[in-house]
Amino acid sequence: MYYNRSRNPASSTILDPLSMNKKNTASSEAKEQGRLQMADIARLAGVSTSTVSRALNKSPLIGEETRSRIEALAKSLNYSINVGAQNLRLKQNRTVAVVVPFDSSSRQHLSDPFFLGIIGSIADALTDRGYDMLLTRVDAEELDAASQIYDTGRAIGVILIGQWRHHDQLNQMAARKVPIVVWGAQIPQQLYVTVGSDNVAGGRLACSHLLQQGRRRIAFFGDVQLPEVAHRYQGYCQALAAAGIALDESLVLPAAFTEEGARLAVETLQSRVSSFDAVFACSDLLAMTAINLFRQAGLRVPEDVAVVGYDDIALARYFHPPLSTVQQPIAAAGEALVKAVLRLADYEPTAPELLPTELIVRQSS
Amino acid sequence: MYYNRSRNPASSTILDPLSMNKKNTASSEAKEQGRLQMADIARLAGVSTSTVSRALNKSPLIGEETRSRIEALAKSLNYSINVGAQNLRLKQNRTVAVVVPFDSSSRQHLSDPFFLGIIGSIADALTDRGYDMLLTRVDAEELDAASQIYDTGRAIGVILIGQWRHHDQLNQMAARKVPIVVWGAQIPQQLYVTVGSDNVAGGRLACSHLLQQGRRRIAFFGDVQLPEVAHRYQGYCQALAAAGIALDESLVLPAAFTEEGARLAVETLQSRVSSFDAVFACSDLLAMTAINLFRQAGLRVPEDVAVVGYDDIALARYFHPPLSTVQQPIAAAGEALVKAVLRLADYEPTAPELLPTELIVRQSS
DNA sequence: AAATTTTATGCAATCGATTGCATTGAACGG
DNA sequence: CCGTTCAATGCAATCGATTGCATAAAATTT
Repeated sequence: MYYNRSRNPASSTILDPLSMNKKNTASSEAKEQGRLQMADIARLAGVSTSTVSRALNKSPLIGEETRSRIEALAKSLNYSINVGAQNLRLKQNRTVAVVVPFDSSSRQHLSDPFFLGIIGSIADALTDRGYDMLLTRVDAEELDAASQIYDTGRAIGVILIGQWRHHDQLNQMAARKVPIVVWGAQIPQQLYVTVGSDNVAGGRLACSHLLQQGRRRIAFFGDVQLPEVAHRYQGYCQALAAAGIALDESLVLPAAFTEEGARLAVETLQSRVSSFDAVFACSDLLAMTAINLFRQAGLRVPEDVAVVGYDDIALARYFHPPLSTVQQPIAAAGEALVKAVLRLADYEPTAPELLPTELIVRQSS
Repeated sequence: MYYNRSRNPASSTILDPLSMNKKNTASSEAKEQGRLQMADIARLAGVSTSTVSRALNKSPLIGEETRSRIEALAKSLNYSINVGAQNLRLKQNRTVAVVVPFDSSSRQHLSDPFFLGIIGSIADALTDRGYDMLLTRVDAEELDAASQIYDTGRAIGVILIGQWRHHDQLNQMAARKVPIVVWGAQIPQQLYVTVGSDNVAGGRLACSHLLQQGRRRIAFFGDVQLPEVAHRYQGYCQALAAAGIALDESLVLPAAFTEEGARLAVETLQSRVSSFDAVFACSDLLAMTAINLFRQAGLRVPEDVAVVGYDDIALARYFHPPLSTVQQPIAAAGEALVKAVLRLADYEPTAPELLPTELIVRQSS
């Protein structure tokens, strides 16, 4: 009894508009039990489609009695207006695309909780405003697949999660007036709109906190080629400079946002560097993996190595030890991204936005 | 220079079809720089829209020379077919909705990494097949908002993440022939199609593993009102029975999938129950939170309390101690859900599917 | 009772694509 | 040189809704 949509549905309703559908030939029976449309309601109500349309849109032109009769009929048949046709006629669209680039080589699954959190918060912000969200993964090497979503009219705008290394492609899209908002860092000569957290401040906060704890040999884990990480690195350098400590390049390790990246960084750190007493990792995932590797190597956190992460994902506070980290404002991020993309879609000039970050001190530092 | 879509775009192209658009009145200039359409391409190429349509669809009716000329023109102007209009005309649609119910009271954000992981895997499976994914959050109390997405033609089918307590509403939707697939447990008299992991086996695996470790007082954390949890509980009971151990109801604690739920369960356990030496928690998040609370209370894991979680989220292996858990096959889940919903959308009878689970033993047990 | 206004409804064009059928011009055969 | 065939292309209807304008019926005024 698990079949759904069987070919011979029991006739459960007295009114069966589909059997009256002129296009419903015997041969195409299975396929033709297509969705109900306005013309069906009109026929059953004995009025024209104009009247049905007006009634369902609560136009004052329609009499009270007629309106309620049509509404009742539509509800009883579970009829809903075909949004595609409506959009076409009204030249409107309430869909925003959210694009998550993936690395074609690793075909890496969307796994960082932080990005997933942002997606959730965008979904909330869109739902609140009555917009639909189209979620797409595109090959990072063919980013203009993202603008296609706009060009084909499937969405009125695009939110891109992470700018990675694709500054130029993004600029091209913006130059073409594609309404696109990117979660990431502001960089010189960008034509596109970004929303992001204050990565420089975040990096500075993390590093000066570690300095305050008396740490002097602070390693940096992160791929500086990524604009956001580069900013965090800037903050890290600023904090060191403010404390009058010279930068030791051998403490800067280009860890990718993966387990492998963390492993490599930790190994390099232990083999190559004479001494270190703290790590600032550019994501919580990186930080957590590193802590585990340190523990395996017999180092205690925070006694031997203090660690500060970045993102403040939900699990950070449940980690052992609870992770000190720079919090990114996830809920605000969704709101800001959505507001920006809707402005752009409305042809309104829109400035990039920098959201505040906050240091959350727990017990790993 | 951060403005996007300014009102006076520099004319970058020699061919400027928009300025030739008859509807482009001065007053509506800003709004009317609407997307390019087939008629524009046709006019610029000096052919009819029929020809453009055929050329872009690679119809053999169009000569080689004409086709390539039109293709080049379309590409140079970044023209793409309007998918909405095309769908309407062709009565087709390549969009599947993924619905995530949320609790209206708590307005709880989508936060469990497991659900986020499933969403990612569905996105992958859909992308592979050339389908778009519409992600929606709906109030769990008004689930038929989910079927609306189908009724309005925005999607050809719906994947619902989590059946929760809404068995009846789901049955009603299935009875109405809405192509809907639910991630969850199979329960008697269900009319809708489910895809889920083998929760009974999962519960049994976890519990008998703890028994094998010599544990005898095994607590169960989970809200048995949820069908999936109920199955895990069944497995737990089966394992106890097989070992000839009587069920102690006071060890069964109705923890919700939240931090608060874990806290309550742990407190109740410590205050009410004389002794316990293990916990089987129905999600990794629950397990991790519980472990932290145990640690705060001075209990060692696994020495004093062995803990097994459920889901095997990415962080489980990086936790301290690395978490033993029942793995849910996330990638397979996305594939199975997508396959099922596409079958339903094609009017093909479709059976529920049970995916295998596997116990991953790490160091928390 | 006729004229006018008001109220409710229908007709037909429209949104941006697709496609069956008609039409055009060139190529070909006799 | 003319009829036939074939390759290209255009015309117009169509998908499922919306809406300006015309119209019919009812209500109101004169």
